[in-house]
Amino acid sequence: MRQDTRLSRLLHVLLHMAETEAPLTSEHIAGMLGSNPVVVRRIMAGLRDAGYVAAERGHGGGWRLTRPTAEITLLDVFRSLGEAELFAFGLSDPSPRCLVEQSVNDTMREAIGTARDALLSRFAEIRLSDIQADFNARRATHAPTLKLPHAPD
Amino acid sequence: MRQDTRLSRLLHVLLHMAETEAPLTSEHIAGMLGSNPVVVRRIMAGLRDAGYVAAERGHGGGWRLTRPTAEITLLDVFRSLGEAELFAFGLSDPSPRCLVEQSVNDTMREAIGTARDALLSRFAEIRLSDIQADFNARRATHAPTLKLPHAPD
DNA sequence: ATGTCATGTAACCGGACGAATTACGAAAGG
DNA sequence: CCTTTCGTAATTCGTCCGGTTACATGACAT
Repeated sequence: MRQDTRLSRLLHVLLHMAETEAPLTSEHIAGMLGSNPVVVRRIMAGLRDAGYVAAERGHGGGWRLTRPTAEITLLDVFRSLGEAELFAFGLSDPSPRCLVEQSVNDTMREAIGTARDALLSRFAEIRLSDIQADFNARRATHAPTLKLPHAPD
Repeated sequence: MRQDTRLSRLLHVLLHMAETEAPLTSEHIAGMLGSNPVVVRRIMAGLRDAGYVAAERGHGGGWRLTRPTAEITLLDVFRSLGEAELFAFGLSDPSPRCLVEQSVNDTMREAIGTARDALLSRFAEIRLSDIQADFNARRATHAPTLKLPHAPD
């Protein structure tokens, strides 16, 4: 599993976790992610330490959300992933002697900082429940014939 | 030289190139970057193909800007670097079967796309000459005692 | 109690990626 | 024609990171 796809994959897992009753084992999650239970535990550790999920051990154990999906934002999940770099590029030397390089840095810092703030505040606005709502709408549209309590004429 | 510092380093090189009369050899640039002339040529190839620099071979050869700094933007340089990924994260599967994952993707696509557009249009606004101007201001402030034609009183 | 299922972590392995290097060719001067 | 410098393909080498192994801890079932 590539590092740069973690956020997206983790959201996927978290939403499935929200949908199911039983806790999900690391084994099971690793299956979904095409990865490995140990790696899953490593990743989930961040979410656990941040208080968004908890694991129970032993028979019938596994991972559960500890909060309603309306109280978890994309920013929360991103942060829990260990504050990975947001951008695929950065400054070479943070405080260079060369005046030319200082100007380059200041210019790039401003541009990157603005973009970073904008993206993170957008992340902060998006709750897992928003994605859930989108998913439910999608399900209603996509598979309306499946297991309907009463078919609408 | 790490890949993610290329943009910043390249800007540095380009500005020095703008400041000097003689063309800069790949050897010389490699020295500035703590890298290797072959690697420099590889990187400069993008700028050359995009028409922002040209190399002359043989004695006294090297790299020159082929346009005034006011006609080169950060976006130009970034693009010439080969359209590297802007963000350090992305979607796992671009078109998944799973409806949950589709919702996750759409949500992230929207957020990333907006951030991407904003950052790239900011890059398009910044010209090398802007950084040069900042640098000149900085030089005037920082080292006012050095090599003044006539000392101000 | 004890066996099994599960997480928790440290330690190690190995593949993949990318920069550095090597090698060789072509062009431009002196 | 020899040196300088770019141009580029091919190869080597280091590093990073996910995968794996190993072992400990805890919880529940019987």
